Amino acid sequence: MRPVRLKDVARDLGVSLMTVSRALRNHPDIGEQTRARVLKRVEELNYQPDWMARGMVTGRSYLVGLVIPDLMHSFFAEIAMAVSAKLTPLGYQVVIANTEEQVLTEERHVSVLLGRKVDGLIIASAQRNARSPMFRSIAGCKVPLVLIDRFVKGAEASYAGSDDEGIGDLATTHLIEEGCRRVAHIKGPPLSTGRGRLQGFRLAMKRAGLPVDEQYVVPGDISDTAGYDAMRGLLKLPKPPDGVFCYSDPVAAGAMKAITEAGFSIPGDVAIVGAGNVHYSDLLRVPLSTVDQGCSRIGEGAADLLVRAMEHREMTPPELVLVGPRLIVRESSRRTS
Amino acid sequence: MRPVRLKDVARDLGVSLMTVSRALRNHPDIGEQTRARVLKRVEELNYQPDWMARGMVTGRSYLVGLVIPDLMHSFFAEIAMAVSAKLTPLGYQVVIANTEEQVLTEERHVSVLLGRKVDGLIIASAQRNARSPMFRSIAGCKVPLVLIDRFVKGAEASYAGSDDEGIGDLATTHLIEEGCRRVAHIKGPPLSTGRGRLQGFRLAMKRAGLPVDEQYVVPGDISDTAGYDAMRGLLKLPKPPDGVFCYSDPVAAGAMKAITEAGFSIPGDVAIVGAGNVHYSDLLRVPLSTVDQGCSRIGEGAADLLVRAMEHREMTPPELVLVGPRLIVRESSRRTS
DNA sequence: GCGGTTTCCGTTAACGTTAACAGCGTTCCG
DNA sequence: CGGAACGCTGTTAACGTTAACGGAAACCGC
Repeated sequence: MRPVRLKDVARDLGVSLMTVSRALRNHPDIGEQTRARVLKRVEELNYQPDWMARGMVTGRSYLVGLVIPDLMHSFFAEIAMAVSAKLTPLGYQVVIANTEEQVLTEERHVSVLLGRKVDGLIIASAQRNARSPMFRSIAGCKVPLVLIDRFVKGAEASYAGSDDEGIGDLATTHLIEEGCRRVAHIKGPPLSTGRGRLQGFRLAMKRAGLPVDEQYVVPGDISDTAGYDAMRGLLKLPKPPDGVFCYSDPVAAGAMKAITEAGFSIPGDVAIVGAGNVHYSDLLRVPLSTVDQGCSRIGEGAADLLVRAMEHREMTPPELVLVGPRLIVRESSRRTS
Repeated sequence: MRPVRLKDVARDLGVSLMTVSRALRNHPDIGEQTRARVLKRVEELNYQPDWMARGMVTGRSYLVGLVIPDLMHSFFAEIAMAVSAKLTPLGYQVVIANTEEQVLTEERHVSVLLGRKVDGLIIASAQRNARSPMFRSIAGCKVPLVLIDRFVKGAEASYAGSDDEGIGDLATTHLIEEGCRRVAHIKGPPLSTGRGRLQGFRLAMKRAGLPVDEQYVVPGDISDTAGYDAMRGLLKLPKPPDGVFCYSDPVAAGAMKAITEAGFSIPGDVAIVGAGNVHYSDLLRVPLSTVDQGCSRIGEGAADLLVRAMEHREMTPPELVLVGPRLIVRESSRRTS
């Protein structure tokens, strides 16, 4: 019992294969009753069009590649869900590729996706250079590209992400308003997100007229262990900070662990604000204040941008979607009541 | 600048298209120097084989469908990562489909995946009946199928999952050993996982000679809100339980929230054990004791089973992988010190 | 030097679908 | 009533790749 093909349905109905093909795709050339007859039989035989064959001749695969560093981060998982939810009803399917933040893995994945003739690509790239062979071959294949989360300057691509500078500003200003004077920042990776949040931090400090002690601006990363280590370093300083803006919620969670272990209180001794609003933030030991990035809106925005680019066969100019940050105050930073 | 095809490479080298095709696939008919020449030029031209065309003639897509209810649950996200990690090096690509626990969505996704001629399918199904049209059409297409997490009795499929009865037993026995006498259980969904854990709970209680008060066995679900609601109900009882085994960690997190809000202490008044060891469990207000299911081993096991079935073109008999549970004791259940 | 093997490489015909064009009755209009 | 216009259906040739077969050299043993 092989899968049913167009030919089978056609023979079964005594019509030509093209009639069936057209009826299925609502081609206007097909009479109303013929179409009805075909659709009925197709349903009965449980015919499924072969997307590979269809793709060969139309040049469209209805496949979209989503390349992200880490599915375990709820941030990317949420984006993935939002993208899928938007694209699936339009007939696209999403291939998710995990790069584990490795440039090489990313390149390999993209290369295979291009071989699969994906109709579009959404990438949260670990790369910082738009002149890399990866971006060149994407441009060469003329595959629409949308960058998310991390912006890559110079790439021929649309972008959907959060307003990172706004995030840093919002979080830092909040800490200052809560009375913190020695505000520290645990930095993220040296991508656009990390740099933007750092810049927002500096901006807020400057606006408040507070000096930025460079001792308080320490490298972290994306994981809770990085936050833990960075915080331990900060606590060893002669005058530990009384407020910390962390690059992300996992980093903040790690930092809070370090603070609690060292015997300090949150937010009494040190107030903490993270970013990302991961779904478990308010279940933590001390519910974590955070800046919501609107992940799902980023995902939806990226999907929209991509769809628009895919529908137009011709090159569309790059567009931008910046999702505004939203402060969520919980216990970890509430000092005034 | 269209993408490079075999024909282009062949013309460029002055050989036939088949020579290139064979050289690329290490066909023994190709001479050593010819192969080298071809490979070199292929690299230079950045040729990528067209998987659709290749798939048409070989009948293999090197696509694998992974159908799961919810990517946001770290359990499934971890499985997805483990599956990808195993399958990608073998040349497969994974299409992830989110069903949101909806049977209809699941069926639609599977139908499209079959149309894409996936080489294999891994499904954590929301369905309970192996006689549903979905399972029939999968069997009809002779696509190898591996079920994960939830077992569906009667389906022609391999299975990789956790030993749910063992999980329930382990967690409950632990609570009893910690001195709990009125042990409650917040149930999961009525799938194999929920039923298995319930059965393990009963088994452990019986072995300890404790009566199971049916008031203490309450319906929950998979989310933290369900756990919250269920726990509030339990606390209203004249004699609230002094230990609760929750179907999953999110449920447990919700339950702990309810307990804390009601002014009780954990584990003093009520001890809690969850299941799943989601990655934020030890960052919660009270670090959560849990039973680790070994998600990644489940994912790896599923991938292995699937690969074995896909390599053999003929039907292979269904196989089973049961990952043993592992108790992780944290603060939420540590009463004796 | 002649059958027979081996070693390489090319030719042809698929795979299932769709685009482009061709056909063939009807109807409509002058 | 001739021809154009229309409405529907069929025919042919692709799309890029591989399987199966075909064939020409080179090599070998006797």
